[in-house]
Amino acid sequence: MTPVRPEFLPDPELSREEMETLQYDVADAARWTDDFDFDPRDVSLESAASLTGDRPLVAGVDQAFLDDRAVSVVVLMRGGDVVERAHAVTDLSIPYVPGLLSFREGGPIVAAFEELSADPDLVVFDGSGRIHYRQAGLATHLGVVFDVPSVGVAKNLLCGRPREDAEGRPEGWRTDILADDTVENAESGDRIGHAYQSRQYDSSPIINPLYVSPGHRVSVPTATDLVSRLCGGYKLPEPTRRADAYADETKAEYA
DNA sequence: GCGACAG
DNA sequence: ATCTTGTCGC
Repeated sequence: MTPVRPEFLPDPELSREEMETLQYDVADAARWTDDFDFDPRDVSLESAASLTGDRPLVAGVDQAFLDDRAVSVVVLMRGGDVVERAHAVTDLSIPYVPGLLSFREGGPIVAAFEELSADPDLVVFDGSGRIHYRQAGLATHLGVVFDVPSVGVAKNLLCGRPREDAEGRPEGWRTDILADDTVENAESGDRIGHAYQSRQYDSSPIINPLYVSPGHRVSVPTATDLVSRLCGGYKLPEPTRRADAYADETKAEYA
């Protein structure tokens, strides 16, 4: 249902050099300023009954794998309610290569979106956005392909360096992720994302932070604000958790 | 040559 | 990402 910009589709048949060239183009097409219709304050997990206005549709995207096939899923949420789920099972053509993830998983994700009947106002991806060697991670690449506001939420840092050590910080704490010399199209020191402590217990099991970065049409601070509004008692944002569970149950049916 | 490296 | 049992704690 969601229209696609064909010139940006991540074609896994491209050579590595062509992939990197496309990523530069994607980064040039990406907008890292707030450009969306909804009010960020309307993004929440509250139940529909207690709310007045129209809540934005937020999509969570995740994948699971079977041999050489990907199970890609999209879960649409409005407030705390799941309003639609869609999935696609696709053959994988290339292996995982750090920095080129969107060329492996992009096609399968596009296939899952084609099964969706509604268009999301915001998409939360499992992986990096601007925190990427060419500032064109999965969240940025697919955000540009769909021209939809998007954020990337990663459990591990791909590149860049935290302004401060994030180890064992309290819940709600955040620090900038600054571009280092591995980010080819940024000035060293540019702010490209946040390390965000979405969950922390009082004692020992120290939880690692999330690495949040803009995908498309969202700024660095807003990306983290939105993610914070989508985290309800768990480390990962709720749309991501729902997508995670749906991917697991779908995978079980195809195994 | 060595280390780093989303999912 | 994936392969996997039990275990500690609220």
